[in-house]
Amino acid sequence: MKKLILVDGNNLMFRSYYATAYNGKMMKNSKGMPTNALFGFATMINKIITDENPTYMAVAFDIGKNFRKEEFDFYKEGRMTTPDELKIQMPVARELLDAMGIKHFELAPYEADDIIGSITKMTEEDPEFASVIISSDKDLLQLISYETEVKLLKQTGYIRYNYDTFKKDYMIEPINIIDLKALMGDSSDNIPGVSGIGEKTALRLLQEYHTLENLYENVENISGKVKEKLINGKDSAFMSKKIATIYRDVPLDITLEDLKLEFNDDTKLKEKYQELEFFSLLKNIAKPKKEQIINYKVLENIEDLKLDDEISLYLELDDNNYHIANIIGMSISDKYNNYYINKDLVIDVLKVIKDKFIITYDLKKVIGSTKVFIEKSFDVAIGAYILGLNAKDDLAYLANQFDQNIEFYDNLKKDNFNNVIEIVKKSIFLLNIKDKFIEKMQEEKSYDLFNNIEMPLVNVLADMEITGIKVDKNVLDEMQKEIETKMELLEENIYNLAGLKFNISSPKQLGEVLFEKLQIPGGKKNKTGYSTDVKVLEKLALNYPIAEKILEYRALAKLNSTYLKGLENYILDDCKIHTIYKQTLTRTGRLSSTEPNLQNIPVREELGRKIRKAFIPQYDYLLSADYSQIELRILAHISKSKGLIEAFKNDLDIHTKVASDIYGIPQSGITKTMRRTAKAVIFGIVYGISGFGLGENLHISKKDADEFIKKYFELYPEVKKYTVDIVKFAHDNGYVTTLFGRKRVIDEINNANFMIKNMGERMAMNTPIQGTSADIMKLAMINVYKRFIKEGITSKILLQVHDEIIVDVKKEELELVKKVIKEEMENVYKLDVPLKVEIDYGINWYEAK
DNA sequence: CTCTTCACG
DNA sequence: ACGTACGTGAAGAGC
Repeated sequence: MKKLILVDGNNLMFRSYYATAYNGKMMKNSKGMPTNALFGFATMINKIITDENPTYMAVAFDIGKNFRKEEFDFYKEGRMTTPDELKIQMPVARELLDAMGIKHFELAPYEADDIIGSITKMTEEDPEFASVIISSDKDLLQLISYETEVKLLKQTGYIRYNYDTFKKDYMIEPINIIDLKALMGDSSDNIPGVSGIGEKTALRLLQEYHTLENLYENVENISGKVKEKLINGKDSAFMSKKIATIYRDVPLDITLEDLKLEFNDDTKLKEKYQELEFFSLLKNIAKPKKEQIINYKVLENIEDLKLDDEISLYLELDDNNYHIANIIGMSISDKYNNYYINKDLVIDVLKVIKDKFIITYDLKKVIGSTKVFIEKSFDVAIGAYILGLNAKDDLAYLANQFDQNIEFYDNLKKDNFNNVIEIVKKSIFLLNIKDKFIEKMQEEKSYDLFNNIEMPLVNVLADMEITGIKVDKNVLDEMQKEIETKMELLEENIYNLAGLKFNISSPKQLGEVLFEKLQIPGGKKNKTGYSTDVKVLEKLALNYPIAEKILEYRALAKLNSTYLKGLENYILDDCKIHTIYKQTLTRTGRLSSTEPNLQNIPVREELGRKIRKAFIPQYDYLLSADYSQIELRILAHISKSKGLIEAFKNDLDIHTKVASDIYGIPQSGITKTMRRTAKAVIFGIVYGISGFGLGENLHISKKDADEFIKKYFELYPEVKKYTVDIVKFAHDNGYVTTLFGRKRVIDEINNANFMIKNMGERMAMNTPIQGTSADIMKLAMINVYKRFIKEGITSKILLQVHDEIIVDVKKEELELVKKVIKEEMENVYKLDVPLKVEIDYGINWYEAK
């Protein structure tokens, strides 16, 4: 028996869409394309294939005009129009099926039901075939026969009906589903049925009279209200029956053999998943059947290693955090050979080959885990980042975009001999991809950025990470004790004010206590309940002491969990914290810092700031050097704003200067509030201004905010021009670049959705500024690092916090270090405005400011 | 695993 | 009329 699976494609797409559409934010890929329905669709199709293991399959869709609607204009009337966000996913569902080798059909003026009905008619006529229909639409139950089953999808799970189980449940023939619909109607399709007759009555009638026709012939035998209703609704009933009847002679012009599943290679499907960013599905694509033959030697003695000057290397670790990970193994490839190096030999081999030109994937990981520095290298992960490709920690993601069959790390079974082959494949891939990447970067004019900034930065960052920053655990412990005592008091206090005990850290419980139990007005809903964020609580705090206490509690809880307890977990045996800088993550070119994040240590509030006392030097001082107003200086430079350039050249306080211009009074008369307002306006420009956003920020009306922006743009017309020009550029080209040629693709900018498009425009305005600032800082770090070596300075750069670096300084080097850093950072690149660096130092991070 | 909240530039 | 500032990471709650 040949099994044919028939899927109602529209039904699956709608279900998938509405299953997640209201559940918070819409699932989208990074380009802003909604993908929620497609994800559910793809998952379901995959599940169907695994569960049913069919040899034949077809998916039917609705398309264009449909004959029921032509004849009965009320049909499906009042239905919500398909949301745009679902509409645009519809064609992609077809593409997914093509990539999977599954046939699909659509033919106006017929609906998916009619197509499915017509195909099952064919299977009924062919003794070799049996079919299973998959949908949540009960209409399809009418197609059930000895040859045809229906898997009726429910909210969770499904009911599988064959002829016998259907009859047992409904006690009518499957075909009489039509008569059932004729009587009871269907509100979702706007089929009227007989007014006043529901499912129960309809079933009872049909169990006795079987068909609508027979029922009306015997209508006199029926008593009471039902009879009356039937007589009144007779026309409607017959019309409804007509609509509910699936048309089973759609001219499809196919044979059943055409529906055979094709098992082509996965290339197309991988591409599709990649484009949609369905990484979890990508991982689970069935393994390709044919394996290419990989030749390699397992290295026994280092002397046996014979290598070119240009090689590639892939190091596999058992944990993403390479400061604590164990080495699994390493592979090395050159033009002629591939070697696999067992974990015990890895470091010795690296020491032997470290002066060669080495192609890597995450060089910093190699250095971080082995402490062996490599000077000449090409890092494919960074290349992929510069090229805007999707490069994750696992090289398999990237390799599979280039038609490689490399198993995902998560899918590897531990202690499997084949894992060695997967590792060897990776170094082979790296060796082969390098020239392609160089070519692409040259085309995009980003090869200089790669060569002169990103690659040299790797060793600088690796050194910083390996060095690590020393932390005094006692300081953290002391603070923790102090804070926990305060928290206990606050807890008591809050419980008393609330009149009950609850989990203050639970936004859900807190919302219920404040807005329901205590009946405090001003409850604002978010997706899951009441919002209880700072903004809301601050407002409440004016009248309700409990809100103030909660704010205090929150602040302490945050400090305690994230910073006091949190940081302690990362202190290693050397009493230091070693962060990991992600160099290939942010969309603007900034670094990010993880495990732990040392770029968000508290500073704004005094209590939190005290945490910085725990960060201490290994030598004598911690020194902080930060670029003053770097983003605004870059804005002045790229907009060529005369006013801003002039202000920076004269070393004015930029916010006071702008405030003085906006308010039309001398700088001496500028109050704190005026300066704050000006500052917010200026930052608004950097972020991609909106009147609403600025108004929120300043707690003023959108109208007033708009007025400030207008005023600002009048005073600095070149800035206005910059925002207009860069947005236009992004619209025309689909990307923006930084001063150093870093490119960010912004697909959002041509999105049909107003909101997404606006976001794209703000990104277009912000990225050249934030990105250029990142470029400059990276270059400056490289130059400082080189200069330290040149001058024989042994003080160490430890941290980078976007516009600031933290350096561990020896007493005797202090003055030299200050001078060198200032020189290198300020002269790193010549802008139309000077770059200004402010330096401070102390016996801990707290004092270095 | 997602959501909310909050820490930083 | 839409619903908004840009870029990050971590913790706790609750499904």
